[in-house]
Amino acid sequence: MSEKTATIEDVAQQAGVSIATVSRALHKPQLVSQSTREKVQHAIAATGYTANVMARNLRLSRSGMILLLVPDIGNPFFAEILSGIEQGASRAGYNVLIGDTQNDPEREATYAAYLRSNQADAMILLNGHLPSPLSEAPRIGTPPIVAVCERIPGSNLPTVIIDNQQAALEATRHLTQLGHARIAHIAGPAQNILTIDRVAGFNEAMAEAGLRKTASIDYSPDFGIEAGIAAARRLLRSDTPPTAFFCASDGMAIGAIVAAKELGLNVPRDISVVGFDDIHLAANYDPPLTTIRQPRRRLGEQAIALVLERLDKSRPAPDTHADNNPVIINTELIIRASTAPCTNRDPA
Amino acid sequence: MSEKTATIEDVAQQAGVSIATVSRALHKPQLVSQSTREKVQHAIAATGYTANVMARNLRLSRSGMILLLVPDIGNPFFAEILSGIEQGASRAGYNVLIGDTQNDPEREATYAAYLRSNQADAMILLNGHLPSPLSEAPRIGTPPIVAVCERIPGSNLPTVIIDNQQAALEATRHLTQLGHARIAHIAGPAQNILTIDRVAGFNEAMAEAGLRKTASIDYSPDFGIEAGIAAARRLLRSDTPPTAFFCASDGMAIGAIVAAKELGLNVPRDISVVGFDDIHLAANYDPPLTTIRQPRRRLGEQAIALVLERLDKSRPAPDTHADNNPVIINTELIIRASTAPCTNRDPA
DNA sequence: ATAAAGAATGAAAACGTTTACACGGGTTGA
DNA sequence: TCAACCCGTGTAAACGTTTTCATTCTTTAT
Repeated sequence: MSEKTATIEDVAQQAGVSIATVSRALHKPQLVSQSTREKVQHAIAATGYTANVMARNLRLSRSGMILLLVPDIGNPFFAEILSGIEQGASRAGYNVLIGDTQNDPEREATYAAYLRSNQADAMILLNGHLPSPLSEAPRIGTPPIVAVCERIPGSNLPTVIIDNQQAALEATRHLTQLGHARIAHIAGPAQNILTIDRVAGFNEAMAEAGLRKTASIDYSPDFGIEAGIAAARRLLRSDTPPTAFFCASDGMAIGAIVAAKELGLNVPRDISVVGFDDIHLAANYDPPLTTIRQPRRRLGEQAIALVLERLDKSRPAPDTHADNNPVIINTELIIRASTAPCTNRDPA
Repeated sequence: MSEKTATIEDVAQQAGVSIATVSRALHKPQLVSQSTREKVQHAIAATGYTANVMARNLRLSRSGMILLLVPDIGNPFFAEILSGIEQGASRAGYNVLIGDTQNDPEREATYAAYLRSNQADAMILLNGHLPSPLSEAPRIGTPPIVAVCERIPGSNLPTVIIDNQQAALEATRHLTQLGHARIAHIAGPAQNILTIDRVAGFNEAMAEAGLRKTASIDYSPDFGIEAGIAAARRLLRSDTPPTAFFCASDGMAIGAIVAAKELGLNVPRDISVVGFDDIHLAANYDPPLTTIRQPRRRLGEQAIALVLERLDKSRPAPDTHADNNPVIINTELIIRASTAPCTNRDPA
């Protein structure tokens, strides 16, 4: 129909009213009379008008965009969290811009600048640390920032996480209750907060069962399959190899099983393996993985809820759920076929 | 420092020049004298100025955003494609907005509206079909739209894909060369374009080997693990079960293996399985999967390249690589341990 | 010495909205 | 009858940029 896309002015002209009236008809319908409202509707239909979101946002000085910092979008673990976030956001009229940082501080800084340049109204951190340019100026009046999955100690950010220590405790306890004594924890990067919490839970369970002496912990550079393979190889080479692994991710558990099979071991007969996360594949691996289920979608939903709460200017900003008092989502131990009672009584 | 974030006006005042000069100093440095350029630099540093991207985009009537429609962001297959796209886009100063459509036409329409409302400068379709509101008005002057992975017949969109038929041909030929005769193709949804092309390649290879009679095809509602399990169960229940599966995805291949193991069959001794995609896990499944590798990152890179080419107003818009003459990315047959020579000579 | 050209800058318009304010006309209450 | 009020609408100012055009000053060529 039109050469250029129609603007509010075209609609106004077509309807024989002012642009102010058109705007009001769209956003404050109760302020405009029934008859003009209809005229505007028709004019909009006739011109095929779609509001220019950029102009609107400029005027309102908002962007309608929520920035999501993820360390690696390729990790399927994040997908469902994203999905939960995206759903909540779009219901509230926000878009989600995903920033894949690859743990590169420079990329993090680039994205963090979006907050300053009004390209994003809020930020959700899935990557476990504040981009460095922000760490200095966490002032009041800054756009909302929320941390998910990994709490950021000292940041005072609203946070939603699972209780990693408790989950690790339950996972390990499952193994001790099956009679395992020599249990190894295949852990993530040593300085990672998830690692620290899960190691604590592991240690707690081992202490509880009086097994401090036969516990071992092996740290890895990341949570991937290859890391799990390498760790398991190291551990199984020992004189007194473990009879069970508690792995910090399902990927690592899969790696551990690969390594065990390499050595001709049968899982779970010769060695039990517990994973973490309950990724989609866990139920269909061979053997199906005993693991800790993280309600990922719920994590995302809670995170976006905290953001929206803080974005809503009408309400007084709640100042709760800081990292020392986070929203905690419950996990669940899913028992499948990768764990079994310990048969290998200590030969010593 | 400042109450509100600094604007270009603050910088101008601080530097004792006009806002025009500040803008020029930033974007056309050769037009402004050395001395003022420095004054502006200092003023920017002093005020902590960051340009308001929305205002800039409004003035330039662009959004700096490239919209990506994916059917399901949870599918790890897409992740690396996204990553390739994102990288190329950000190098050219564009952001990537991911629209997870879940194959919901309504969501597709919502996102497609972004093009009209200037919220996105271009669109990349990973979901295999044009959002309905666009199918009617594919006029000249419309923002660039590019299809990846799934060509959209008749759309005349620039397209980058793999040669699905050729890839399926090679995969199937691998099986016939191993001596398999009763080969079943576990295919995706019947109307899906990928399915159609791969089925064609499968049929071609079977015909080539004179095996039309012992070929069978089983369609599924999607490409997931569960679909693979169900299909394999159906096929293995036959009086003359296949000795090999060619699956339309690695997920389905995993499902097929799960089903085979259920029946006490050994892969590859009793039955060979070929997958498609070479997802990360393929190499670490038990057994490691023989599969078709799709260079996913390259697909993404090519797609964004086509987009940027068309976004560059300085060049005459190339009108090539339409869906009937697409950019084709080469695949590769990766032979691992899920396939072996056929031992089960036809008892008939 | 003067015209022409060039270099550096500023004033102001434009991008497409939303909204504070002003205004006119109709209703209400005294 | 007149003041007070409300309802519906229009005018114009913002939001923060980029860029055209005009202006001033300097340089160069004749």
